[in-house]
Parts: sequence; C-alpha cells; structure tokens
Amino acid sequence: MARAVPETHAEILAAAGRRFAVTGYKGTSLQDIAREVGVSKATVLYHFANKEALLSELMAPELAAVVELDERIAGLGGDRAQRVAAEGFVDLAVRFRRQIALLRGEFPVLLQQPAFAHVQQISERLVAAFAGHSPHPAARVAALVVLAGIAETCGEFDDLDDDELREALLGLVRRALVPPADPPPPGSSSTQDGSTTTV
Amino acid sequence: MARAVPETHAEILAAAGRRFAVTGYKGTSLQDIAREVGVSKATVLYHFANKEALLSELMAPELAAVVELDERIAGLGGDRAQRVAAEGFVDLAVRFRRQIALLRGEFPVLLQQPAFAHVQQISERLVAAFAGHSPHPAARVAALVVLAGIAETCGEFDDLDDDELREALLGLVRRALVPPADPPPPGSSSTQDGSTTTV
DNA sequence: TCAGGGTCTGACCGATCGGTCAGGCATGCT
DNA sequence: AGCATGCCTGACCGATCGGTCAGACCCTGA
Repeated sequence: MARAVPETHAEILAAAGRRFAVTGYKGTSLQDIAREVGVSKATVLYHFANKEALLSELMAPELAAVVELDERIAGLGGDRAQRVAAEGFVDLAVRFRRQIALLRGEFPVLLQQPAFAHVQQISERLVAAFAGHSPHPAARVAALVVLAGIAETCGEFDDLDDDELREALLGLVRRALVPPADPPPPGSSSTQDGSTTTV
Repeated sequence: MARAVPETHAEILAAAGRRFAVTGYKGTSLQDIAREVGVSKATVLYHFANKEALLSELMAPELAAVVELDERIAGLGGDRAQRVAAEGFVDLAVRFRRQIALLRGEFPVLLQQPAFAHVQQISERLVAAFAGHSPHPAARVAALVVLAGIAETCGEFDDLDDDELREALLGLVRRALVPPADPPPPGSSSTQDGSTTTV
C-alpha cells in the first residue's frame, strides 16, 4: 500500500529469491511470494507472465555466466579443458553461491523446465571436462561427485569469505580430480592408482 | 484385477520407489503410484497410513544402516573416525545407491519430516567425521562437498558394478579428504598445503 | 447357510495450486 | 473536463493434492 515508486517488480524478484532459497522452487507458491512483498498474487502475475518466468529472470545472470564458461571450454583438449572447467566452475560457485543455494535440491526439476533445457547439455559437457574427457570410471566418478557436491553445498559456508571458500574448493578440486594424462591400461580392474593429482 | 495373492502391499512399495526415483517425493502423487500398480488411490491409503508412512517404510533398511554407521563412529577420534566414516559411507552409498537415487534433490525436504528428524543430526556428525573433526575450512569444505556429492550422484553410475563404483569412490575419498593430523597453524590463510592425503 | 474379517473401490472432502479476468484507482496528457 | 495508460485488486477458474468414508466383493470357518 502507498508504493512511492513502482519498484514492485524488483521487490517481487527479491522476495522470490528469498522464498525459493528457503522452501525451494516447487515448494514456494505465488501466494507466499505475494505475501512477503505485501501485494496480491495477481500483482505478481501482472509483473511476471508466470512462475517460471520469475525463476528465469532471477537466474538470468547465473545462466549467462554458465553459458560463457561452456563456450570457453568448447574445443579444448582433455588437460586444458579440465583446468579451465575446474577453475571456472569454482569461480562461478563462489560468486553465485547465494543464488545457487536457492536451487538446493531442485536441479533435477529445474533442468526439465523449458527455460533451462540447454543447461542440461551444458552441465554434461562440464562433467566431461571435469573428467578430462576420460572414460575411466575413477575420472568420471570424481568429476560428477565433485561437481554436484560443489553445486549442492557451496551456499552452506556462510562463515567463509569468498577467498577462503575459493581456496578450499580449488584445493579440493586439484586433489580430487584425476588427471587425463595417459589412459590407464584396461584389463586389470583393481589397480591401486596411488595419488598424484594436482590439476 | 484378479490379484492372486494380496501382495499388493509390496507392489505399492515397489511402485512408490520407482516413481519417487523419477519424479521425486513431492513430485509424485498417490494417484501416480496407484496408477502404476493398477489399483485405486484408496487402496494405497488402505495399505499405508499416509504418504509419509510409505516413504519411511521404503527407507527403513537404509535408515537403520545409517544409524548403525553413526553408532560405530561415535566416540572415535579424528583419524579413526574419518577412516571408518569414509569407508562406511562409501559402502552404504554403493549398497543402497538405487534407494538413495530416489531421494535425488529431496534431502532438504525429507530431513524436515518427522520420520527423518534425527537423520539431520546424524548427517552432521558424519560430516564432522569426514572432516576428521577439524575446524579448518579446507577440511570442512572437502568433507561436505564429497559427502553431499556422493549422496547426490551415487545412483547415476548404472554402467558400473558395485566393485568398480566402490573402488572409484574410495579413491576419490582418499584423495579429497584432508587428513586431520596436526592442525595447520592459524594466521597464514593461503598456504598451499600440497597433496598427501590417503585416509 | 451365514457371519465376519480382509481387501478394495468410487465418490467425496477441504485445501491449495498456477493462472485469468473485469474492474478500480490514481496519474498525466490533450 | 475528458480520456488513456499503468498499476493493482478481489473474485473466480479448473486441476490436483492428500486423505476419508460407506459400502461392495471375496474367502474362510463355524
């Protein structure tokens, strides 16, 4: 009531971000968002075509950054692709950790929605780059686990500043990922492949 | 139609598992489950008090295993706790990867439900054990990322058999987690702490 | 033959969801 | 003064949700 300047659009966006972060996308109703802003649900739908439009406008900067990282990786060979992907992804995770946090546990749902259709393919390419384009189980498992783990948890470290978190994540990635180097000999399945990581 | 033996209970449970795995807990309706079995929704609610009862009966064995792991870790010091937790958790992840997969992206929601209330505390203790009870950011970040990453993705490696997956996960955990050993000197924030992991 | 319990069902309930719509109310231009 | 436009609203829509309930259909044991 008595809204000086029609900044309602931005207020709705901010409220949606806050609610999504707490109760998730599917778990947040337009009514919830409207209540938090202090307007009617119809007003939310006056400013945004539908619920999904709200989400994609909220995620636009992050989406653009991911697309840009994907383009930077495209065409790079195993070794360089892995390094660029790892450092680029850690950077995104740190910069956007608040926004990523609000997708907690909703990646599967969101990737199915039209606005995020191509993100599915991008994330697959990212995982492949993390694995250094290696088909070896150890490389693939490490790549997916680390990537998903970072995406899922980067918003939880409120007590760390950006530099501390980046440092910790980069260290983890360097230790965890297996170098693409020369593919291990097939046949023997349980070779103890020691340590030697360091991206 | 023409149900020889009343194995409906088990069929509903199995169908619920399948549906939850695809569309998630919140994204699956009792109607969906009933349709898959070929019975009415009322039948589902005849065999199970409510939707949550369905989930907790579905997860009973996994829950028991996690509780048992938690008890095994209790009272162990940093070094031993980390090794036991890591190997125990990897073992659970491999054994129950199908069941864990059906919780994809629903851990936050599920942990809030009464039937899973104490799992929240258990998982916190597990993360602490993964970090070797170390407060160092590198240890905490590695612990949470790896644990969440494994939980989130262990159901995705359909092409790997149990031994292959266990091998890959154990390798990853040994590389990624930082040993609790002697706590690093506070003050300097950006020490390159090399490699040397091996749980 | 009949009673009773286990199994299953359609019809129904209140709540909530995302979304639509006609209209109210200011403001500013002509 | 009259009119258009932007912003906002309450009332309403059909769909779907989890859950309830009275009764129908078997099978079994007395």
